[in-house]
Amino acid sequence: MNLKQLSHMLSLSQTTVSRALNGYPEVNEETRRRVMDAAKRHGYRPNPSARRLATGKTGMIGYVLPTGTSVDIDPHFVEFLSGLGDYARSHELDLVLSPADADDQETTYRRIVANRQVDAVYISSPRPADRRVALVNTLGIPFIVHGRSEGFDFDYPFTDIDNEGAFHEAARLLVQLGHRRLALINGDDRETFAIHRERGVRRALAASGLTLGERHVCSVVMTEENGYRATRRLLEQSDAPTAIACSSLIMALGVVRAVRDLGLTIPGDLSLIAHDDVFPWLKPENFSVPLSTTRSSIRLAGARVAERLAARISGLEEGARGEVWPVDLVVRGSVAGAPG
Amino acid sequence: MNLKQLSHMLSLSQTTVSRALNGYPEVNEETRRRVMDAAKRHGYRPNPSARRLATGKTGMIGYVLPTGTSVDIDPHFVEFLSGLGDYARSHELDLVLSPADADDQETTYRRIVANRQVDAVYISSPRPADRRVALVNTLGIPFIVHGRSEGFDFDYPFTDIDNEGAFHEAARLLVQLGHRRLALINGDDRETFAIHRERGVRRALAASGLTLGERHVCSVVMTEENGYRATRRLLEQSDAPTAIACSSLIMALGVVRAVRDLGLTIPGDLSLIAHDDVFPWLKPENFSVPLSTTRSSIRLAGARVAERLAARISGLEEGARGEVWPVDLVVRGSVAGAPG
DNA sequence: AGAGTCTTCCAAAGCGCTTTGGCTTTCCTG
DNA sequence: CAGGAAAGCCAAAGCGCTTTGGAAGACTCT
Repeated sequence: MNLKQLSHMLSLSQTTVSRALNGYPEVNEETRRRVMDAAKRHGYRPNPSARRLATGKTGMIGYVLPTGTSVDIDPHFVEFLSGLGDYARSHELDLVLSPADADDQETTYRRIVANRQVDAVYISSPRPADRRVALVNTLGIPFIVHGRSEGFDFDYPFTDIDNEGAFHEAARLLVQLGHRRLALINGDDRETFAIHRERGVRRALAASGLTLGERHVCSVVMTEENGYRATRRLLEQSDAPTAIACSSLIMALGVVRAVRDLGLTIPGDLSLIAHDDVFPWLKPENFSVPLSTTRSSIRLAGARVAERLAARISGLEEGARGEVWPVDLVVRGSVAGAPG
Repeated sequence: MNLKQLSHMLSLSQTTVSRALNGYPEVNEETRRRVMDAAKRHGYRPNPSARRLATGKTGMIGYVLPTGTSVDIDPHFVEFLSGLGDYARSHELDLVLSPADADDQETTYRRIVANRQVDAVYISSPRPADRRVALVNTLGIPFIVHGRSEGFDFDYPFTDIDNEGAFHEAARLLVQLGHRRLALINGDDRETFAIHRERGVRRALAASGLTLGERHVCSVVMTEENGYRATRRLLEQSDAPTAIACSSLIMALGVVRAVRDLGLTIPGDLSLIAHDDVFPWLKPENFSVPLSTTRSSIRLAGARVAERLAARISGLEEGARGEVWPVDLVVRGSVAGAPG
């Protein structure tokens, strides 16, 4: 059942039927009702391909997915996706993932924009002066950055959490508890979030005349194994830290294992605070010693990004407003006063 | 730059240019070269929307993503996606995720098929007599099931691992080691994979005249917390098992924690074998006691599904061939002879 | 040389929708 | 009641590609 058939059936022109269906004003309400009725009754659904060709709108939002045999998709992604999908569903938006060589995403961005394959895109895990941000900005497609990039001469719309503030708070608490040697087990420090977190820790330390030693900060891919290794390395050096801030719950698993392997205890020998993105399958309160965390639901962020994308597509949102969400510090059993 | 302009520029008809570009035989090789050349030089790229409208082909594969505020996407999904994306990239295929109410996916399947939004779909986490499988089968869109459904009067193409065989092997090993009371901490037993795993365990036990007690099998959503709870329940009952087979590494984290909380040890008091889908961020060899596993890369499965989908789209694959991959049993420190 | 067969190309008809520009009709105003 | 505005509808022109049904010319064969 297509427009032609439907309009013929109603003895109306395609124009009128199309307008009636799309809510244009120049059609009699009585007629509109008739049309709507018939459309529903015959289960008419406009062919999206045709509509796309005519309007250029696709009803899809895009994401360029970095891939490669040695490229792992971050497990956070799936939670973000949950939120995104949940919102998208209620607005009849689909999400198209365009896999790209991790080292050449630019080509793919250009392609999906040139081809008008999506109405908007989002960018995640941005780095300072991220080329992708600059690119989509010049390409002129609506977009939202999840996270932040820095060092551009233009503004852009983003949704981020206050990573610096969160880790500042966490470090401040540890310092207040008497810790003098803090360590940071961070994610990839080429990404902005990691930079911000380190900045937060440094700022808190500086406020008390302390510093974050060169050897007290690790930047690694966020796996359990890397958490373990980093912790071993940290705790086996001469000026071992008495407290650790850790960028992910997954790495925290490794931290806990390492501490145990070394015959130490949390929080007796080491205080630990980790960032919790709120996974349904791994909760900080369920660690053998309940974990203190800086907490921010990445799923909510996904929903928010979808919401903003939808708003930008429909022209409800404009400009380059960036929003930064505060992060909760949740204190549990894994922190205590510095030993000794 | 569109076809019209390009053909005008070459003083050829659109027909000829189109054919030259798409490799049709009825065009002079000399002409083809000229066309190809000009296309490349001017960066001509056919408009996919237009092509879609004309051919019906989209170059996309679809997945209906169950969502809802209380619906969590399985973390396995992201690994599967890695593999899928990796293959898709090399074949210029995009993946479209259509979020759907978890309780009504049918509408969405119908929509994406009716709208010709994708060339093929895949289905994951199937249940016995899964309605989605029956649906896409009748809708006539190419598809592959990742996993298996059962109880249909038709065949369908799937890629699955030998869950039954894997857990049969695991249980057999445990029995050989003298264990008499096994327990199974399984995933949602409405899904086929869980049913097969249970079947495998039962078969192994039966071969030695043993059975899997009612209270020795748990079916839960695969989270760390549920692994913990299940283990506590199992180990605190009178006829506590001496060995556990566990359906996921994430739950195994909870198992290990519960065992520790109870002051017991692995493998001294309890042997443990878990299924490992091969996450880059959590490895069985890195558990405090290296974990024995049944091992099968879900990422490889993703790549394979993508490959088969591509083959079906292009007509290279037909029929309803199902394939079942063997699963490796990897023995590590977490298993030992039964205590006592 | 005439008939038949390829080869190579083209004009035009879709695909199904939106949108422009215009044409009636109706309804007010003064 | 003439004149103008507003309402309601339509025909047709795109959007950019593929594909059908020829047609013209070159080539082969008898």
